[in-house]
Amino acid sequence: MASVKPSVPKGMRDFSPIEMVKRNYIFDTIKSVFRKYGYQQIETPTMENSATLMGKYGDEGDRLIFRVLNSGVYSDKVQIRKDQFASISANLELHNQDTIPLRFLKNERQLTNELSEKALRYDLTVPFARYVVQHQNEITFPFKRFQVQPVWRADRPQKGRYREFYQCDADVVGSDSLLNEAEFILIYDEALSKLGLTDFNIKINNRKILSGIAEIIGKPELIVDMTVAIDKLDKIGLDGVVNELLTKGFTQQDIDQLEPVILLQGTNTEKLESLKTILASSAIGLKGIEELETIFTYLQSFSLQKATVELDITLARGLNYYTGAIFEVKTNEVSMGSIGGGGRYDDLTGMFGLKGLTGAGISFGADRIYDVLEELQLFPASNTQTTQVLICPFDKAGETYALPMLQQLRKVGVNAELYPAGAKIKKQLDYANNKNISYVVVIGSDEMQSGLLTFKNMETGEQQKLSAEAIVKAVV
RNA sequence: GUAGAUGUAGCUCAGUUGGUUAGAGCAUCGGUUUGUGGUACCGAGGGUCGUGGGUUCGAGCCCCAUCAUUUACCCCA
Repeated sequence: MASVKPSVPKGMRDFSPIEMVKRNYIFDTIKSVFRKYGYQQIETPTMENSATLMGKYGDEGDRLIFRVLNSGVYSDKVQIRKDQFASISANLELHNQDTIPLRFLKNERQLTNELSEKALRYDLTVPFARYVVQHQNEITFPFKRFQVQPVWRADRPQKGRYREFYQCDADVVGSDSLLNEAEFILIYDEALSKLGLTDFNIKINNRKILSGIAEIIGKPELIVDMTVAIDKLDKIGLDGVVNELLTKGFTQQDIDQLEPVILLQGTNTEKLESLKTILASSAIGLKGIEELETIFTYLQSFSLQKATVELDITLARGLNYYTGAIFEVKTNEVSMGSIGGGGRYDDLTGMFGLKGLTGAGISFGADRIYDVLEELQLFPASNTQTTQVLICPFDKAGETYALPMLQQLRKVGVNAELYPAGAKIKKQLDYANNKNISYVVVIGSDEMQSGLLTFKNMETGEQQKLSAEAIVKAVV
């Protein structure tokens, strides 16, 4: 067989042992906090039926979904049955035939749907909504679940952006209590503090406030354009935002009204007080303010470790299914996009036919958190995930001699391995060194005769002669 | 979808106005030492210079095309 140049698909990555230790550290930390707050883990399949995903993320999102080709052979000879093409090819003069070639299907989207009935998971939220509806009779509400799995997007890769990446989601459905929102802030604070971050902002806003603002300036239909524009404030500045708003159909008068709102300063309480005046005539806006006040009231009963909670009116977030609170987390220690986000979405399960269920959730961007911890050198120097003891025999006899000890070490919970006989000690120590193994036990003829084995600390280089039992005790 | 950058050894990269046999560091393997690594010294293997065409007596270098990777914009995590 011809050799193939080894490579992985664009935007996807291998993770080597050292990276996996660090990644697992992040995942384990986040998972343990999720569990502490009562969230239970589920997993959903890598693929969903296309119909489950399509149309849930907007037109742009649909294009970024990886489609999976049905099994089978495709060429011009492949035929589509008449009952499958009847609705889409009425204009073709092929009615007298039972089948037509695929290439006669002009509409690319419909062709794709004929060829592909499955797609890779685009996020964890929509599959979760599907899960909730499908399993509604087994679930006790409120249902709090977390999920840590990769998702795929056929996007153009760039820094901090991949085609395959992990999301760590925690969502609750069937509870409209704002305590959930308050607890999400506690979860962010606890998990990120535990990971060693010391300076980060949890930004919070409420979709209803944004709706209220759009209502006040009389352009409720332009709320999406408005939020997309003001979300960029810290990126492109006030002038940039104003220019974008003008191109989207806002008048200078609208902007004069909008400007003081997006430039609001002061404490969270002060901002809320100002908003109450501004949004006085908007019922939905006032509702959003009330929700935020409730969340802040809950938070007064808790103490935060490192996080700063900041009300940010310009926070919008792209997903248009959010209906209440919106969150976004940013670190102030390094330059990086958001490392987490979430919010409340009423009627998430409605698209699958289950009405009246409200949900709220958050997500951690594990891949970005990895980059942040790496840059700040916050990964602990732990080697509990590697081998702790390597047994180095000189020959076959030493190997046989070592086997009971090898099992004993594992029995007491020590990660242990034996270097297969036949290699020089130099090579064996090299192996231990590269693998960052703490201790080695050298077994040669002297050792077997005396029963005292050479026990070497790889960090300090010290070595001593000890019995097998003493070594086992020493490393536990 | 728009714009730029980069493709030379397993990895990171040198490579002069175009001129003999394309280099270094790291990594790997072997040896100095038939019982000691991280940290000495010596040596070896490993390259169709992304691919295809063109210019030239001669191309890693110049020109065109193509593919791949990557960065920014848009949008997103």
